[in-house]
Amino acid sequence: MPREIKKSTKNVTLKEVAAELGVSTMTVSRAINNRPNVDEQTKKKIMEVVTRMGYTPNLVAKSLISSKTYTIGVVIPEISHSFFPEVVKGIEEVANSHNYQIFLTNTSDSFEKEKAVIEALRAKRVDGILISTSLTNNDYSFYKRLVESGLPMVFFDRCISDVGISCIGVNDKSASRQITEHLINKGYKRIGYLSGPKQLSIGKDRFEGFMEAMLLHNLPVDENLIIENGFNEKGGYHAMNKLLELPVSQRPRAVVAVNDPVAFGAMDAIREAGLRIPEDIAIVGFTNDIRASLVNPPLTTVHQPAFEVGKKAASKIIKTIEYEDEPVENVELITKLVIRQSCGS
Amino acid sequence: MPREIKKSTKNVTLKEVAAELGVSTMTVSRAINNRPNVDEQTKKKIMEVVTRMGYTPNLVAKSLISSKTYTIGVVIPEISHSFFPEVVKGIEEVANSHNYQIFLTNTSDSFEKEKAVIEALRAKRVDGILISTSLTNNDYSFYKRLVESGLPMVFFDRCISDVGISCIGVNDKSASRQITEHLINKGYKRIGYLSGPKQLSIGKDRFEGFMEAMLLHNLPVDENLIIENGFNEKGGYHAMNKLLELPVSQRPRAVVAVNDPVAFGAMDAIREAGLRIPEDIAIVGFTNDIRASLVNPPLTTVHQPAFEVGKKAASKIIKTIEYEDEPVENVELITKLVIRQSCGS
DNA sequence: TTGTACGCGTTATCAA
DNA sequence: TTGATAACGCGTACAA
Repeated sequence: MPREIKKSTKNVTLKEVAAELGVSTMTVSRAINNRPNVDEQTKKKIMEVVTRMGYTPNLVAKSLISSKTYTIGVVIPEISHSFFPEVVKGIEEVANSHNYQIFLTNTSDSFEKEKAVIEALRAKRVDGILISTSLTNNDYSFYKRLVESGLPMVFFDRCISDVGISCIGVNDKSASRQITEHLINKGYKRIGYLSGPKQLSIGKDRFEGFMEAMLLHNLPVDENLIIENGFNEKGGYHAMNKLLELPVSQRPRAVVAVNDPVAFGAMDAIREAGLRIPEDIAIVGFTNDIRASLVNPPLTTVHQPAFEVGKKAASKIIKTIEYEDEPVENVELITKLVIRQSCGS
Repeated sequence: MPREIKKSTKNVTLKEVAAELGVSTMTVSRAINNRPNVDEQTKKKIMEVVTRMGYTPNLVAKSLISSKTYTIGVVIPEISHSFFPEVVKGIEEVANSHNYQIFLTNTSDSFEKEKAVIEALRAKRVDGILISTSLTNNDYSFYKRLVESGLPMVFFDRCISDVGISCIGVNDKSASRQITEHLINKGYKRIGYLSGPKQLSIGKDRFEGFMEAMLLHNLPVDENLIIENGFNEKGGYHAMNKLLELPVSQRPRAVVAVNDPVAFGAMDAIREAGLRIPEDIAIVGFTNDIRASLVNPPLTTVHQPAFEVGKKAASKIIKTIEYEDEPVENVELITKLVIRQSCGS
């Protein structure tokens, strides 16, 4: 026996309220929206019936007229990385205070899913989209077409440069240089780098900061010590194991990881190899993940103001939605070095 | 000078595509929706123009007709607690695979905000709402009225009983009894309980599990050792400090916390009092937060299948939306005891 | 196979 | 101050 398909929940409409009172829908509409030109008496009566019948305006119908949905799409690679929930919290807070709702989507680092959800969000006529992208090749055509379509977009954290979309991030390059210099100042010379995809802002900028520090201190950079993999624990684990496969004399004595999850994965690999942190290999990360202060040894890292990134991203997309002349810009929020024990302090 | 207000992004409509080809909108509509009765030749031409003009169907208009938005509201108390992102991931995965999008809202444990966002979601005509509630009094009128309105709702994790709404959770009571018994079996007799609000399922059930264990083993329950506070670190910190204010002879030798964040806060309080865990006071939690294995000492706790809770919650709300006869039910997913060192193992 | 008329719930516009 | 009408973009139901 087939199940009974549900008729959708019946909502009270303006027409029904109007019929109840014997007035026109326009009068009810005006009363509800506090327009000036409606008699106080009738308005009072209308409002009574409105509450009695439990009328709620149908925003879908409004959106159809105004082509505005007060809705923002948020595209995130991995919601369970502690950085992102904090960002989402910031986004939600600002969006909510401007009467926007957010559609949250998780792409699991898949650019294919990213494209699919963006199409879905577009079909739902979101007013704008906030994206932390998972694109890892050089084919920007998808975003170029979107930009041309006029859809307001803002990248945050994982941005693509030069496609005409604002980016809300942090001072990745200088912070990465700083934390690398911290290792150098401690006397480390042979330093490896566990990179993420370099097509993305954070992949590129953090790597450049690392290189800059090495160059600045006249340290040679061995290409074999630069391993590129994903932005997560697994990526860090595999990348580190590649370094550990090198002959002992060629191994790095310290490692800079593109972010904390990668550092955690690398720490696992180091421990599994029977080596000590930081005595045998020192390591630093980037993010200040909630676990960074708890792992053993506590991880030296760069604190990113995730909540602020979220707030800034939300306010930027809202301005981009609402104002024609809002400029495309890159915003760098300021990070803070957090020295713990993994670097040999 | 005032800023230029943006005219909303112009989207291509069926009518425009039709005009371009000199056919009717219906023909285009049929072609796009793969209806059988349209000539292969014209269909081919239409699809070309559709892609060339970048047409995307307007789901807002569709929703107005069908009164179905393929949208689910998700109401969460605190997105930065590691349990919730994992749940959200599960929700998003299932929702997405059924072509639903999710509106994420964070209430910061405020029932006032909870009411406000639910009204907003209703106005946006979501098909249903998933809620982990922050209600902490006995006034269920808000939800009773919502149920009467026919809006599909499903609670998860933090549920309210007896209002006719399904609840997706875990075997809170038996798991709480089990972990309490684990302490009892280790020889602890004077055991305290750090509770959350008992109006909510997890507050009530976990407390009852604790009581059941004590009763079962003929252990006296000292009311002074049961402290109620919030579900977060701060709540645990304050609650534990209340216990520590007791004369040494009356202090508990072990403490059961309603969840891991509360346990973390309590551990801070214990350490600040100069006491050792578990030597002076043992402690156990509930959740298996991402930090549980990393804190010092590692926290004995109950593992909740957060991702599964999310998947189940999403599939339940979708069924509730789609089928008239979907029953109201309480689903208990199975947890697992995770023994670590905080309980004196 | 293709086209026309109407309605979903609301608001802008113009008329009364 | 009020009301009638059209329109937003689409699909159903019917007619051609």
